[in-house]
Amino acid sequence: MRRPTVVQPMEPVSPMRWSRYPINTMKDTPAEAELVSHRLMLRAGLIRRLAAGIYTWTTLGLLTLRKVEAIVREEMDRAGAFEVLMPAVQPAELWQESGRWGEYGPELLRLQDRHERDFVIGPTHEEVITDFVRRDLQSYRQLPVNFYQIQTKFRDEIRPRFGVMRGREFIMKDAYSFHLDEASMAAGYAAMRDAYTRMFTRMGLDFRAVRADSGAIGGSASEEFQVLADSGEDAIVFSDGDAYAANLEMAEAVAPAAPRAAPAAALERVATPQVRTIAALTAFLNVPAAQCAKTLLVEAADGGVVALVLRGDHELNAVKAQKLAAVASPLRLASAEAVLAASGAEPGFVGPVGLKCPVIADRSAVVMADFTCGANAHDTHLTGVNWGRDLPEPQVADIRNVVEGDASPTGTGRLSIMRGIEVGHIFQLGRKYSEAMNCAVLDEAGRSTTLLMGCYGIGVTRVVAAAIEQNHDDRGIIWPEPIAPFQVVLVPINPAKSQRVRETADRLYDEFTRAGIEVLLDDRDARPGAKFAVAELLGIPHRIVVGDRGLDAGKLEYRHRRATESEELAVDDALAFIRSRLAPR
RNA sequence: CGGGGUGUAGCUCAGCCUGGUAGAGCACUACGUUCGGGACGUAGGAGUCGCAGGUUCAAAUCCUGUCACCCCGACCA
Repeated sequence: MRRPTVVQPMEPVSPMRWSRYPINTMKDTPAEAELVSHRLMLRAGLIRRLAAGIYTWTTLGLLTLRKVEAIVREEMDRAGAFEVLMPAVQPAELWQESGRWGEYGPELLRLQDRHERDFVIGPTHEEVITDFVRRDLQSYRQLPVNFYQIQTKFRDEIRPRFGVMRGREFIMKDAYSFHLDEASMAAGYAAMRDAYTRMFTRMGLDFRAVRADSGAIGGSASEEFQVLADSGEDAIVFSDGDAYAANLEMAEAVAPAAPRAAPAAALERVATPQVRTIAALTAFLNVPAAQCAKTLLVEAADGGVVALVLRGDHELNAVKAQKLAAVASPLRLASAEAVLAASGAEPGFVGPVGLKCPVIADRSAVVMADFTCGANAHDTHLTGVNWGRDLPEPQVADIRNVVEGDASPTGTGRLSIMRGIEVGHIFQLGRKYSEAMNCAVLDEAGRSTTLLMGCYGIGVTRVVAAAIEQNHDDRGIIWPEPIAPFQVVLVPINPAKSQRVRETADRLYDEFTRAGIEVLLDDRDARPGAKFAVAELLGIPHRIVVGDRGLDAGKLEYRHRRATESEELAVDDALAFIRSRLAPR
């Protein structure tokens, strides 16, 4: 028996016979891939890299990508949003009008046309949609309205990495809603929150909605949808006492319950040669880090410097710090020269005592008593320092990252920290863009009213990577069924040798296909082990093996991708059996 | 952008130190043997050694420059 010969072009072929389907898997992992999802996407042949952060989606990869898109589209439509498709290339004028031409920075890919007119490749579409709406909507009667698109974006990331997880070119679903008043904006936001919850639930992902910083996009209320995965780039914070969940950037660190103790020690100067870090200090003086003050000098909004004081075992939260009026945004550490000028010492020996600049202490730092800190002199620290006695009471703010075990800001429970992958982000934007771009309609009373906006993003390509990050084992991908490229893989054993096997597999394939089940028939003349290994790499949820061994008893073998054992089923029951195992769609 | 590293066949890499015929495994093609967990044999196709300059009788190898990519830190769907 020969291998399946190449089918002539005129001959109708069924698209899902493996021998005719473009699947290209790899045994070796390309050296560039660090993250599991990136490795598996390359090995399974879902994506191929063209340049840094720029990928081709293969036929196989597209099957999953399109399924994710379809779920997103269905839920957006269900929520009453209307699909549009905006240009990827946008004129600079719109960005100048909104002010972001100057604000956005190098992440915005700018280009010129032949007439030397400036354009950008859209990293997001607030400007374009606002322009569209201000031209097309004239009456409050047309509100509220929500437009969305599923489209390719480009962000010239500082460091693209992890394959499609943090690519420069990526597919995003972005939606923008327009409202006459706050209540309507809040309702539109809530509707999107529900839609997102439905989508990610349908996709079979373990995710959480968490409070977030609204960052560069601007606006007020904002939540991120985070897929839980140890490899996630974001730290997310949960309370064990209630539903509180927030991005670490946003999670409030509450003031300690216990008041500051009365001073018990005298202020002393101690020589601490070469002791520049909290770790070195705790070792050298044998004091706990929580008893030390960490003083960071950062650039001030007025051009000078500001001292930020934290407990030695805590970390500065840059997002919180740069929101303080006195602190320059974005946050930058003061230069070594500026540190010397303000403190009289080099970094490592700075402390809040006698500093010639404003001092802002964290809520946890201000309740310390008898603490240790830099003396603002070379190779010297102070011990037994007390606020109020040895230095003025500082301004107090929440400027640190919460840590595991902190009290929840809601007052109930303790905080724990997990890792997440941000796959969605929803914002109430308010009038940031509509005001800058004069997007208004006439209200009931005939008054011109600037619209309120919400915007809602989903990283469609990132969702695929996140799903793999959360669903894999050492053999490969384990797709959640709703986004699997195929629901079923049919594996005939030695079909070239057994006509019975071949015919049974063909018949099941036709039967399943007619029933609307997405089935891939592995009709290659490969060894069984190779077929199993590749099917597992691809992560197809349901596998049916057709072999002479089973057919002698009229049986097939079924195995779910997550199962470790196969089960038998009668050939004649195959369709009914598979239907019973498929998730309702 | 700062720090570290890598560019040799589609993929993983050896060769470079010590200059002299460009290699292995996987993948691919043909044939044969094999056939329930990524088989084996034989034969074959496939590489401007990232690019440019220099040194040299001779450069994948040494030197200079340049580009690309990867990893670690500040941004985001």
